Amino acid sequence: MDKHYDPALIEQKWYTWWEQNGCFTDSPERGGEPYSVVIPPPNVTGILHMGHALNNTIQDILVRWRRMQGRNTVWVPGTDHAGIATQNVVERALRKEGTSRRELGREAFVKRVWEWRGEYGGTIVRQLRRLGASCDWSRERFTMDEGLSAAVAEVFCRLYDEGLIYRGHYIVNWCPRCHTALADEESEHQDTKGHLWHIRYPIEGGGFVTVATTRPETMLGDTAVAVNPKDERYKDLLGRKVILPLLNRPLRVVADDYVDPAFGTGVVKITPAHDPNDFLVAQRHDLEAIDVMEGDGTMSAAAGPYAGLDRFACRKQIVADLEAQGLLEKIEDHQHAVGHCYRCDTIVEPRLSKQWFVRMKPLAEPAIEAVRSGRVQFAPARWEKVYFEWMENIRDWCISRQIWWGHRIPVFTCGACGHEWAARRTPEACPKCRATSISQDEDVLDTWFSSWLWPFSTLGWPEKTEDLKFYYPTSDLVTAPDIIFFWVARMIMAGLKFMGDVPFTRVHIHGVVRDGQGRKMSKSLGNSLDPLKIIETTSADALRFSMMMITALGQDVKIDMKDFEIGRNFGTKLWNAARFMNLHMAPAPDIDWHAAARGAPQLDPALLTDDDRHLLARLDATVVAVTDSLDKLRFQDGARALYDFLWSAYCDWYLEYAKSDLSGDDAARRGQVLRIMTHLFSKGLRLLHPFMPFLTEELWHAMGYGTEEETIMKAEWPTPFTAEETAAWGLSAGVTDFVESKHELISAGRALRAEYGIAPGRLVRYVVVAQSGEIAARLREGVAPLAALLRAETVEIGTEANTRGMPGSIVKLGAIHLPLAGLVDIPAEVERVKGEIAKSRGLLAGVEAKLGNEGFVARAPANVVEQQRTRREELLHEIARLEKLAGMLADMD
RNA sequence: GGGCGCUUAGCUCAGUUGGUUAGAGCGCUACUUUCACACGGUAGAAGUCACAGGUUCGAAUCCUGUAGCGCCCA
Repeated sequence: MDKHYDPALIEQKWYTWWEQNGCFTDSPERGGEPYSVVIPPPNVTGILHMGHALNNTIQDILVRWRRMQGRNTVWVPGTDHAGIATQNVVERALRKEGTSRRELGREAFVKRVWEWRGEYGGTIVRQLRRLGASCDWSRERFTMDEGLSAAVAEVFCRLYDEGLIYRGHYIVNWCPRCHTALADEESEHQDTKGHLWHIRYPIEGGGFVTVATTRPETMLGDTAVAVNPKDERYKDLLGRKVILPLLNRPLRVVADDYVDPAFGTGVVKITPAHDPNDFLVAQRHDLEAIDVMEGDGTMSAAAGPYAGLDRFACRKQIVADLEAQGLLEKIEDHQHAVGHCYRCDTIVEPRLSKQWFVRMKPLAEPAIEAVRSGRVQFAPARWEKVYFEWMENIRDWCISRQIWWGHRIPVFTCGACGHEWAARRTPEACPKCRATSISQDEDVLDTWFSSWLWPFSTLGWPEKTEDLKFYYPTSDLVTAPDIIFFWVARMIMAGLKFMGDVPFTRVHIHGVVRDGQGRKMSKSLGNSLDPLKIIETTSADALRFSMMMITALGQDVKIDMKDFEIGRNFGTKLWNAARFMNLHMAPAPDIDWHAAARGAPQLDPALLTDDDRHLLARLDATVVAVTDSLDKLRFQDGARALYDFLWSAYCDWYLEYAKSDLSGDDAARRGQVLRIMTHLFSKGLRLLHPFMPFLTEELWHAMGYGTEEETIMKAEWPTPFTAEETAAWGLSAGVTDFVESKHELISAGRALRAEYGIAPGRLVRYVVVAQSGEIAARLREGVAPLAALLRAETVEIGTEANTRGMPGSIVKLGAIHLPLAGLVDIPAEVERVKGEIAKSRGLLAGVEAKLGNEGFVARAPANVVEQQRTRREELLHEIARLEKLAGMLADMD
């Protein structure tokens, strides 16, 4: 093995090998218990960011784990066509070339987008490979490919024929830059500093009323003013007319409960074509709607003298004109939520327009029920509230977009008879009158209209495929909270509607990745970390492991470049541990490491030491902990359990302990230790594989655990020892406690060295006074490694010793002393021991307070009370010994 | 305005149903290049668990309220 681990080469090597050897795929024919996951399809224009890295690491961990458990596992990857975003990207390119999509025409433009997609669209998919994602690339799908387009058409036609899709004239969120309608969810509200302009509208016959507005330019489309019917101030205004300033149009005064008398002046202008609430008021009062704006955000002919001005220039002009006419009463600062386009951040304009909608209520009801009944579970469960909140107040979904890149709405109109219908394939003639002059709707569908079908369309629906039968419903969905409405909720609705079953049984909502200051990572802030760069500077394994170490279930995560050292250092540590093992295994060619790494370890109980047993017990606990943590999506717990076990328990303690046996001349012991290490490391690598796939694969082979044709990906997921094994080897809580106490003794001994400034390399003599003869005997059994760990020349172990003048420490097993004749600073040492006595007495006081409390003794569980009693005994012993120690030191003077 | 989350060591965060001496990583201090590893080792310093009440024999943990920060929805 090389002295240094070179992740760049090795990660590349293994990914290629896995992919070429079909390690990522499975098939229904193999049968068994399925485990399927569909990737949240990244935007085809996208590049990998930290959110993707987190999201896909989690999915990959789950998938690799289930695969090792033998589940029939498939992770379906793919991308979505991101209608608006992709069209924007290509339009930008066209602009640079001095042309535009209008100039090109629809067909050529769409062709151009496909070309673009072919050239750049694969970026994120390649980047997922760098991360180590074990997606089944043979099943990769794209929302615009043939099968998924068929699914979209099928769904549209069914909903259309059932009357669940309708076309209507409503206020929608309009992006003047993208030149299309958006769904409500696609308009992101941001708190914005604006103004409230108070404008005087003259009353016919004298006087005026003041209305307040945040968008003065829309007044050009006013067709009424409204007051609350209960508002006494304006009782006599009802039935009269007011005059719209600037355009001098007479307006009705209507009474409507919608008006909040407390807001502004209690009189509001009604602009039915440019405000959703006003639109509803207009419907109730039969008011005309005047659209004063064009799709690009400039004022239309209906705006009269303002026609042609941009909406914000118009606002300025109107304010100036009102001021000039003395109709502007005042301007107040006003903070309000303003919708912004989620694709380009332009301020969204509420605008009256004719769009296609999906009637959501009938779809939402069963989807609410599915979550309420637990058929779909959210983790963490609190997200269910968010889901219910949205679903119970669901509004119809605007699905038409005035762009060209996407699934064109399959609605046709006959030029001859005017018949309108939806069709799965482009029809040749009108089904009613057989005329051939038919036209198709110009709009395309919202991208989410294809994404909501993803869990079954990717598996072949509407065809009845084997994949669909076997892998649907999928198992886990892993995603971020920001698309619960956009995607998760809609998938549940679509799954129930078209498959008759939920699309997945568990939804894991993970946290949002933030920068060191807690800000969401974003391009505009420039605070994003580039996962590829992290992979290049550390490794994909380091990226993955580090993220899992710092990400708690469902909690947002602040990430700093420095955090990735956790994983890098851990990888290096393991690499070196492996090198160390290899160094000692090479001289033992008689052992078959390939076999030793599998199945039950062949151990001779007679040769097992306490430290061996302790390590095996820790291993078993780790197997349970890691498996349990993956099952509960507690990846951080799993990563920590592995880190702690492999680094602290194995490298820091056991490997150091084993050195004396490995370099000793007891061949039987050496073989035993090597078998234990092999068993442990092989299990450790397998447990770690989902987190660090590359390093574990490399070590799996470097250690000889896998042959050339084998991969750790298909190695068996570790299971705990059997009861027989545990009994035969004598694994017990008692052994674990003893070894942990021994570690405490060793640490205390080392601390004494440090205290007295003894050079780490210098061999010294220790005197241990054990609590009992049994402990003394047990310690003596392992005196050689004990001495090595203490860097001692000798360790004298007994139950009695003359430790006069020897500084020492009291621990559970007894006392450890460092004989330092003449070197000891007695007063300082007495002070130190006194400090320890004070500390112990403080603890004892706490314990005695509890035991002295009748309520505690009477009501606390027996084992808790017992625990405290034991603790009291321990502390009393400890204090007695410490006092003796202090006394002996004092005697020196 | 409604909802959710967070507040624990200098920093970033764990702490699952209340019960050992509240932990980890980074950073810091001292020592250490000892034959796997300085991306390492050993030892150490460091916390009134945001605040105020309450429940309980017992609260970082449960309840109520307050403050600050963040997110979502209207």
